[in-house]
Amino acid sequence: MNEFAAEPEPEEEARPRTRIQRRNTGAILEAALDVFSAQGFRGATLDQIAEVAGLSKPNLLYYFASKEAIHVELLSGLMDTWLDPLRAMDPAGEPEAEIMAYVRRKLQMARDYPRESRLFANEILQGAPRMRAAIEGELKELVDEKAAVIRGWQAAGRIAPVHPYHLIFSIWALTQHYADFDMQVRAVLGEEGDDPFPEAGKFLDTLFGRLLAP
Amino acid sequence: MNEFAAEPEPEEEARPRTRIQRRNTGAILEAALDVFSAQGFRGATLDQIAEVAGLSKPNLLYYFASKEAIHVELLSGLMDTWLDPLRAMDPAGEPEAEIMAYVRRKLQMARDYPRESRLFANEILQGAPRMRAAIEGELKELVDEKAAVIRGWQAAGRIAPVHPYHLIFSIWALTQHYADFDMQVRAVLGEEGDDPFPEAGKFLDTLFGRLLAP
DNA sequence: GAAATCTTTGACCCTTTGGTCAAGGGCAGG
DNA sequence: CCTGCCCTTGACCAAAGGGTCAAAGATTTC
Repeated sequence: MNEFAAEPEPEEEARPRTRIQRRNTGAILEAALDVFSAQGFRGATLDQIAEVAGLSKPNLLYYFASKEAIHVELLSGLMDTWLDPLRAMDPAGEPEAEIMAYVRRKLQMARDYPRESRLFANEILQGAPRMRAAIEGELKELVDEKAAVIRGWQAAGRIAPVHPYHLIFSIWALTQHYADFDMQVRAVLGEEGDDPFPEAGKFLDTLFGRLLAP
Repeated sequence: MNEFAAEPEPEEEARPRTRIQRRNTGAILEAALDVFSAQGFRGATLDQIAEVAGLSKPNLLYYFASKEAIHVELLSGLMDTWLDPLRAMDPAGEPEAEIMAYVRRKLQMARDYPRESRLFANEILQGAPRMRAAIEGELKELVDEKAAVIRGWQAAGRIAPVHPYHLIFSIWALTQHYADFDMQVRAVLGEEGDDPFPEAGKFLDTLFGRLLAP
């Protein structure tokens, strides 16, 4: 009852303490990622998430205040992971190699974390009702910064002078496409489509190699 | 009551006959496109659609058997429009010009029909529960056919020998990105982002120009 | 090993939502 | 101007789904 005594004014929400808490919040987030990424926010139900997590619905709500809280938690945890590959682009590196490495990391992520990609895609498609702030803040700032780096490289004549923002968009579009539209890609490729990523990698190497050559 | 007399065995579903039917089914599909593309299938409600269409909910259901029926109708109506730009690619034309024209038509569609693009994206993201057949049939066949055309052009040394399927995927990814991820594109571009399409067009011209040069 | 605390859940509640229906309004053809 | 068919809707319904709660079960702490 005495919430002041019980909660010694932690910053934000304190992360799980006990073993069991860590395990269960983990299982919930994992299950929620499965379900949200496949069904979208409104399409997902707490019962589904609970079942995948192996918990009862009231038990879910013991760990998270609401369906939305789970979603927000996933999304905010995602943003950092999502931006890391771009952060890693080194202004001091060799321009073409840096950008190509970024493309490869992004494609790697589409292959290894398709659920995260789809979660993100769902959110943006619906107009980012729960991520606006992060998109307009964190994400935009990082892109601004890296676009400036690219402009520098272009001014020095080290890569072709293409629009830096659209260059970044094209990297996002081309790599995430293989996660978000996976179903379509596999259907169109037919039997050859059991693993589209090796070919996709080669294709993107060629594409960006030719695009960036000064 | 006597449905045999009332329905003289029409092929499939007969299209609207009366003026008022045409107007109302039109308004419903238009409203549904708005709502489904913005909220996804499960996110949309019949009440929302009804309100946007300016009709009562029971009235909607007088024209369509169910929520799903509206969705299916939209989707099946969409497929043709969606494939037309690719169909128009002429095997007898000049290869690079044909592909560039396809890119421009697709970008045009992303600009002019973003709702359709998002409806489609939503559907594929969820694994195409209502479009599998069309994707694996109609769409795949058309892509197979055009990929063969592209291979022909490449064998003749008229464009660069890049993987034809991934080339087509890249066109889809890069153009639809501007419709599906519109919110993100605008947020990142900031004030400059009120109309990203002119710059996008220039960028894609450069990109595919360089990619296809033999 | 018992008190204090943390976990778990069956039963329940209330709103939303897809869908029904019977009855009433309009409109066209005779 | 009336008969018959189309169109419209207020009132309902049942299921689904997010969320609550009190009480029972574990665990930890001392």
